[in-house]
Amino acid sequence: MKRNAHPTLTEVARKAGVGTTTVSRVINGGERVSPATLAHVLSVIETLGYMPNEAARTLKGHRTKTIGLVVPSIADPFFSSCAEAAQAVARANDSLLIVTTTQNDPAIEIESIKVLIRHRTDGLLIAPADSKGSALRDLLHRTVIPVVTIDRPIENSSRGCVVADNFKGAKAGTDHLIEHGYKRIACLTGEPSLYTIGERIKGYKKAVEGAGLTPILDTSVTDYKSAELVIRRLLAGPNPPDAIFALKNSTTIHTFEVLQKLNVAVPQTVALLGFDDFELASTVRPSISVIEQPVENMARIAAEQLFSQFLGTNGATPERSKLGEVVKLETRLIRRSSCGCGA
Amino acid sequence: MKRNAHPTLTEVARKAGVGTTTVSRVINGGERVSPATLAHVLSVIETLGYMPNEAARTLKGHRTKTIGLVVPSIADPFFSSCAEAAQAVARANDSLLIVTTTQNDPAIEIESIKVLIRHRTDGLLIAPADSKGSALRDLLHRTVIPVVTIDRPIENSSRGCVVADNFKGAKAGTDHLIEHGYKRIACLTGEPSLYTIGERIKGYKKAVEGAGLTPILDTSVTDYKSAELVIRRLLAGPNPPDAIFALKNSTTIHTFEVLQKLNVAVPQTVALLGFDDFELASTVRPSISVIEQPVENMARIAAEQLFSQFLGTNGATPERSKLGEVVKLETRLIRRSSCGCGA
DNA sequence: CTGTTAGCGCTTTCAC
DNA sequence: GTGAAAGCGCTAACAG
Repeated sequence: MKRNAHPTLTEVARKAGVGTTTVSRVINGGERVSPATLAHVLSVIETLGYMPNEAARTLKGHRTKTIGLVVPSIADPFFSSCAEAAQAVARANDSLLIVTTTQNDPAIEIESIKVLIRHRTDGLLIAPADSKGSALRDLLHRTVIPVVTIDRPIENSSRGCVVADNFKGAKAGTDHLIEHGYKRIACLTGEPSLYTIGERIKGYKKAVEGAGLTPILDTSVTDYKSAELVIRRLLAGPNPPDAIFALKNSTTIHTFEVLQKLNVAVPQTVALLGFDDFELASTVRPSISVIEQPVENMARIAAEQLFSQFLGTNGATPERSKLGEVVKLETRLIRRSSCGCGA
Repeated sequence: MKRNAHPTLTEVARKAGVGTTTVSRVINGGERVSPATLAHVLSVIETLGYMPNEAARTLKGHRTKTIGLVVPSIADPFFSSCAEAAQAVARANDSLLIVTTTQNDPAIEIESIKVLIRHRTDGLLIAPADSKGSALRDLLHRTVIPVVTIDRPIENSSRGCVVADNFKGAKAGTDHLIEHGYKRIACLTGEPSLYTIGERIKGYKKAVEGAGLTPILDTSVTDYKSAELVIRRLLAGPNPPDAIFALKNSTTIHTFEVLQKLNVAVPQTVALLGFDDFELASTVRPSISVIEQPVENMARIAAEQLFSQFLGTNGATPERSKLGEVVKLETRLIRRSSCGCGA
């Protein structure tokens, strides 16, 4: 009657004429089982197509062997790279990766995390939609599940966190533009409320002001249309920019397209520098210089830190030491043509 | 002593001074519970921060509310779009998406699927690394878990499957090039053993031969280097191509880069058409014409078909009717500049 | 080496 | 309305 379901350990035991303990031992490495019984049980398992039910094992207090990844979008190359890296680390630790997306909506984020907690994932990797909101902080504060934040921190949280040094990267990028001799460096972006963007804006301002120049900042670029609007206005103004620093991927691309459409020579008339590298940055003409982020490393390190929180480093000390560790990774300037570099 | 773990339903019951049944009812909608008790239990749940353990629920024979996605890579835009769509459908069905990658390695694929089965995912969405191998077919044949295949079918399998009409798309693309008047249309690609590539090659050949032209096929393009090698050879030959049809994304990009590097005018000297759209195809100069695949639709339809296999369409008839349904989705030619079209 | 026996946290009859 | 009790599939003492 239940031929239509998964065979159970008990069924295997009965059919093999042994106790459940023996079968359990067999599927857990076969220690302390006589070669004969082992072989026999193994064959029964084979014919029955038996596969242990992880959910049942979990119930005995063990880990679920799953970790959750909570990101704004998985279609975004940045986060899909994170996912790939996290998945690799998960697999290396005999675990599965569950992915949920939030579209940067704090409410969806909270809901997603709650579901993940109900499923008792062993840990959580989160790119918080809102670094400041208290709802997320409180929720995480109340759970015993290890959490490591990626790309963005959570304010006043004691959780581990791995981010890029956005400030330093943006500062270095702007400095590079300044070294090229540009005097009116505009900074374009959208989503200024995101932690990453905020840091980059600070870096940009720091550099520009440090050089005695005037910041020209517009945070309203969300799509091609708004990019065109802003750039047209800037170009038609009394003091048109001679360089543009785009703080996020989509803005870089839209800016490039607008400049191309308006027949503005890059970098001769207006130079361009983007934050975050992207696939065809070196293929388009001119090739686009960018500040590159260590995406894979970020996710890998975060995932490893996560696992180290519930795995004794060597099975020995179940160290929970790394609880609040914050890691800031270096970015790198990739000099291509759009900033004025020869390459 | 166990303050360090998740509170359990029993703890809630004890603290609320009610039976476990009542608490169970509360967390399942609160039917058949007096308003007073309901409110009280709810408050206890709140203070304790109780969250039901899904693993335990699963054990009572219910669904795990998870589905698995098995793809070659999640960093690949094609599959990350699939993942995004699948995740959306999963969420709409109150489920979680577990992602595993195979790098197109059949052995890893088998292992991944086994792990997923052990976790008793309610269903599996698979882009098979090997459409022909019997190991995968046999494994799936033996499991009771619903499976729907995406992008690639499994030969002789009775499982559902959602793919793009690769043959028709490639045929249409080649026909378009032929209509432009090109006579020596080369077809470049890598991974000819993949189902999708095979179909596209057939479509290309069908069109070329139908027009009385000679197929010029090279399936050795795996990276920039090999692309340059092949294209240089082709161009230096006695009968250089006047058009190139690239059967996969990376090949299209590499071909474009090589042509650019060799200063070959596109489309004047050599026209270019790619299979599968990509983000900057319309941004590069010339913009690249492509055969577009309905990626999101593919994953969405596959996921929906999957859920329909273990959900009564309306909770009524638990229809298992759609078991072997094969869906072939139309592709679309996007005319940009590289093929010779004005746009 | 091997089997018996409790549960893990939850749902679910079946009575009260 | 509410609760006692029997498992779901598995692991982990404890005996043999």
